[in-house]
Amino acid sequence: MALEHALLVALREQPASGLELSRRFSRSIGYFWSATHQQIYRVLGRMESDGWVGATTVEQAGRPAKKVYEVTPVGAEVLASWLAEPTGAEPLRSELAVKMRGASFGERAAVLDVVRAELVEHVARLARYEQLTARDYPDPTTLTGLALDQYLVLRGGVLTEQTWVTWLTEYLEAHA
Amino acid sequence: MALEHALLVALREQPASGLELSRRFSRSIGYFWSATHQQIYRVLGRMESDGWVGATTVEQAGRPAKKVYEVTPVGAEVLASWLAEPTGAEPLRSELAVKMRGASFGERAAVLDVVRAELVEHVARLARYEQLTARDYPDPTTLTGLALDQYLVLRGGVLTEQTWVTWLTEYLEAHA
DNA sequence: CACGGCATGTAACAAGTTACATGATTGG
DNA sequence: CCAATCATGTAACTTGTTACATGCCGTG
Repeated sequence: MALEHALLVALREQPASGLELSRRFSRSIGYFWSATHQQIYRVLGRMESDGWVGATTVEQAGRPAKKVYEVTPVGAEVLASWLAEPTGAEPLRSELAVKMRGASFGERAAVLDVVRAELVEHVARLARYEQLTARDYPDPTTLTGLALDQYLVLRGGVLTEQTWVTWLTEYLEAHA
Repeated sequence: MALEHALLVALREQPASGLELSRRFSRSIGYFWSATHQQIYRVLGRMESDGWVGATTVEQAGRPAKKVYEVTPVGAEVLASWLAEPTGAEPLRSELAVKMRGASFGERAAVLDVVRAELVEHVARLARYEQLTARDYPDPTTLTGLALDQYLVLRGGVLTEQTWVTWLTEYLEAHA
């Protein structure tokens, strides 16, 4: 389980309300960890009762009040010790790969369509990530600390999407 | 949900018992879908009661009998129609990326060790996949049908592991 | 007859998904 | 006052993980 820890990282970068977190999880954090708002609220609640985060209600002009969470010293320690734990092997899990491998047992043309559709999505994501890189990190060699880490994780997103594009393109060409 | 479908693909390739399936899931099928034997048994049970697979008890010389499952016509239809369904976006999910991004909030040296350890694992996996490729698919251009699909999915495993190695190496170099 | 490998499972728990519920506030 | 957006949540369900339980069989 690691949504807790992803939330701790996000909140250490910048305290936020549940909705703000869920927006960040569909943007920058989303390219390496996904979560819906329901899950975020539930886990935030648990983290609050465990004393990992504290909440402050913040009034807003012309909008409902929000509960802004920030990491407590206890939460900071939990995060630091989790960061030092060895991470397991990260097994793969690709539904598309199952379909690719099973194509002989259905209509191959339909599977090729599914692959083509997913290729389009990955091309779009790659373009977005490359654009973000150009906009936010024009000169990566000068970065340090948090900014460097953020860049390097985005870099992983770019590499991952490039791999998808390469792979699916090869698959389609081999079946052309 | 797709373990059902991964099992259908595996059983269409070759009928098998629960334990045999779980061995295949830690080998060839494991490079794109993972599952433990407990989960496999549970899902097989449900698939049997839904009529997607049928079981035959097979006696073995010098070993306990095993229950060999094979896909029924109903199961084959379920699989074929699932294969034609569009697959969703496949969100990323990498615990290591969370640690990489959060390194500023703990001991950076510890995170670098975690990354190094995982790099070693990915290097080993890559070597294994490349060896499998050389052994089983010495001449990929001649393949067709199921063998071609199996090759192409293994190819995805190779590309993925190469990406991991590239990424983690870049990360370590940037923090050297 | 103890041990290790084969073979199948149960139970309890943790995590993630889907669908729905509630209420505040602004703009048209 | 109605629709859209902001904001926070509940409930029910599905999936996946971890730890344990049971029994067969051959080898030493």
